Amino acid sequence: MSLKTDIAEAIIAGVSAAQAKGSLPAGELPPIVVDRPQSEDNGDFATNLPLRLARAFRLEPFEIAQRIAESIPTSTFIERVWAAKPGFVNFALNEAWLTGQVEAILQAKDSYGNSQVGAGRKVQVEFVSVNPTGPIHVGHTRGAVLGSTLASVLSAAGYDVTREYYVNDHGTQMELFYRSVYVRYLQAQGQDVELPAQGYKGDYITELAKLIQQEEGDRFLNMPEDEAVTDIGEIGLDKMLTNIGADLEQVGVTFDVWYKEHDLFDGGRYGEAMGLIAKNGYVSDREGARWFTSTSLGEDKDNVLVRSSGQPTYFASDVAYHLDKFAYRGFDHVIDIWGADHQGHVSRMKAVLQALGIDPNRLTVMISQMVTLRRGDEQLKISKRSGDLITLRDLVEDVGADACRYFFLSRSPESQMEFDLDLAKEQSSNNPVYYVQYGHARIASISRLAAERGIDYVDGDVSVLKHPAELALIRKMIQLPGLVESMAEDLEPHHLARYSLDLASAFHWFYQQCRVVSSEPSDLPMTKARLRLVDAARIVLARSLSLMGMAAPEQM
RNA sequence: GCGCUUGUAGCUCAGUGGAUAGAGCGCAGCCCUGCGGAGGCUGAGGCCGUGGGUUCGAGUCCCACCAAGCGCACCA
Repeated sequence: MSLKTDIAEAIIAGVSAAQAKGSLPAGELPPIVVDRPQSEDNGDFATNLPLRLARAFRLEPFEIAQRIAESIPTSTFIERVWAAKPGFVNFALNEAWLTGQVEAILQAKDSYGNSQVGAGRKVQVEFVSVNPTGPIHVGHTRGAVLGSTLASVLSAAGYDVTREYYVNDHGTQMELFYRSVYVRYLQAQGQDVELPAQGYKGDYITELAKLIQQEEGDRFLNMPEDEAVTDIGEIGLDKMLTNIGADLEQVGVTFDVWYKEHDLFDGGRYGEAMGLIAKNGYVSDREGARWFTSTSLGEDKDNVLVRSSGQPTYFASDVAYHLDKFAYRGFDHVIDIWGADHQGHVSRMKAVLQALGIDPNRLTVMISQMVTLRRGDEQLKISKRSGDLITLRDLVEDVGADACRYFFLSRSPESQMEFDLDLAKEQSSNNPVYYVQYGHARIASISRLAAERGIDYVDGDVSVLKHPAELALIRKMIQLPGLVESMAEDLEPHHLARYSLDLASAFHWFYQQCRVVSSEPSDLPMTKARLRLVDAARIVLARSLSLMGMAAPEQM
């Protein structure tokens, strides 16, 4: 499957062989850990197994390492096995095998890096899910980039992925939104009316109302107020969702499903969920309201499902929504990506699953931490209801979609981050984003030159590639499949940012060291081989960029 | 007060319990008579928040403390 697995198998075989001939004592092995040494002096892979066996075997770790190393035969892909200092066994890859990987990559094309570890299991990634009462701002954008990249990675790893946006189109905030649009509409008609106290004050509501007035005229003035509020509100909601979708598309984020909260009620899911949670004994009625008795599951407090007014809370919808995900739509695993302001709800959601009889381990809630904005020395805070907000749209206009995605992806989601808009702009020619993309443009440029000169290199023989820079580039390229697997396993797509930087760096170094297209006739075999290498590098770099949702430009 | 997250180079941040802690930016130097210099190479710069503990081994795991962010509604 992966190289590490192959090496782990070789290690197990080596230990067994050593045990069989009596150079190592019998005994169970711990799980084999194969990792990549940071110094290349220590080979391509290493295991710490001897250190872990020292106690059980009552031998010096280095002694064990030597005995294991001498029992592992070289193979088509392992060039050399040796014992090292405290108690490692190191492995160096066979160079002929390495250069052969260039052909493997060329053959795999765009599917290089794909894996089957997901085995087609159904996974849902639900992300963004911003209330459609306002535009997407910078904090949401972080979650959007994280979610879309994670979905791409999971898909590459062989999962059956559904990308979903949950639309809160129900409840008190929605009513406030409806009424706010209605009031702005009346104002646009010249009427002197006030926004409700908690109404949405943003300019976008005013503009929305004006647009509705232009498209629909004054027809809402002649109907009962309740009806007018509902009709205008629905039109407004629709326009908001359209805008949200368009904004997200600007940064390369799309969804398979836009799931409306309203449908939970219309489709009966809400009733079924409430029935099930009550049947399982986690509901009590008191103080005129209906409560989820989460304290019996170890939570700090109980939570209201149905208010004394008879209105369900958003939390009740969430219960129904998650029942729907697991019980009706059959997701093996669900990943919810929430903002930091919702992290207090994670354990409560897990408790809900327990109450519904669903294994809580099937849900992973990822928290995307706060983003603070800075313009030079000025700290900016984002408040949704104030007029002053930095939206996704502003951000993309400022720094561009690719820089925006890369910037978010180069940090792990659980650490708070600072986004300096000035810096992101200033740096633009000298930014890691451009460094990576320039690598791709350079490759494209080499290909253009080869085409101009009419060089046909389908028969290039990659076995002539021996230069350290060539081999270093190949070593970096073949890390992608393992990276995809580990990112899918750990749900950590942000490693792509560093990987793509390292890959680009390996390419730039190769480019500096090795002339690709040579005019000397005697260099033709090397030219052909390097052109094949360059094509393969392009495949891997383009794939890395595409997983990150970034463009792979032909020229810049 | 309780809970979650975060404290690593001047700045922004990586770092699957292992072998000399990394990158980008910034700073100081160097490299083009051939494929795009948006490039390559070298250097300075670190009690990994503090103190304990577990381990053969801790930036990484556990505990306490300090600091920052976010939560702790019959709002979402």
